Amino acid sequence: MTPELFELIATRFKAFGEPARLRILHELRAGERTVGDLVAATGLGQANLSRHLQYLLGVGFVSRRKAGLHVWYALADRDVLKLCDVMCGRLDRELAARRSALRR
Amino acid sequence: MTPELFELIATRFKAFGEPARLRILHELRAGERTVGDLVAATGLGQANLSRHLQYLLGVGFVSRRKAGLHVWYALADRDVLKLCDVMCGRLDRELAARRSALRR
DNA sequence: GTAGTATATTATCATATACTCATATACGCA
DNA sequence: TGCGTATATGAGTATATGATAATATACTAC
Repeated sequence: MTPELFELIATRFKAFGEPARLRILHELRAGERTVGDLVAATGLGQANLSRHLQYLLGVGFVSRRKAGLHVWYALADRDVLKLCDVMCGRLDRELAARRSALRR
Repeated sequence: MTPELFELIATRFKAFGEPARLRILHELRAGERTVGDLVAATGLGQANLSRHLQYLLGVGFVSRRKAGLHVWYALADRDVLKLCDVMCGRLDRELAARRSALRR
């Protein structure tokens, strides 16, 4: 476990560490989308969205496919979903525990 | 999927998005540690380390136990390891693919 | 009580990063 | 070729965040 390795892992987790990128990934769960689709779905600015997509592409969480004027992005593999699901499961339990703690 | 929920999830992924925190979590894989142990093991400054521990505690990735002068921290549950293992597996495959691409 | 130790917190600075605007590039079509 | 559209990128700014030093707090032992 070298410092460089910790950096690489951190860089990849950072991809999930922004609400904007999570929104993008969430939208892509439903299938392949163009940049324009994602602008409409997320309400993010086009430039901003494009940057987030470059980040996600750089760490390999999304794939890119050019078709004419449009560029289609999609989730790269199942790991992306798995990571999100584990984290969401945790959060569910956390929120449930918090609610039941308040109730007693 | 509300904006608040995306924020909560992002906050939790951010915990993994810093090399310093990954080092702490990695050290805790071997078992419960005091702050002093972690200072020695990671080389981080005491104040800095303490702040990272508060973050990890806040999102529930570590547990805290006071015993006299010392405070013992430990991994809160198996999800932490699972998330790291999935990400590390991904990275392994990514690096292997990069190496084999260079070789050809 | 005082002294000494372990951990947490506050204030501050430096850096990183998300966002926006403007512009560049790539493509399809007349 | 020139025009309109979709996406990417450069530059600048605002905000967030990590690191450090100094200080505060909590505890033990004397």
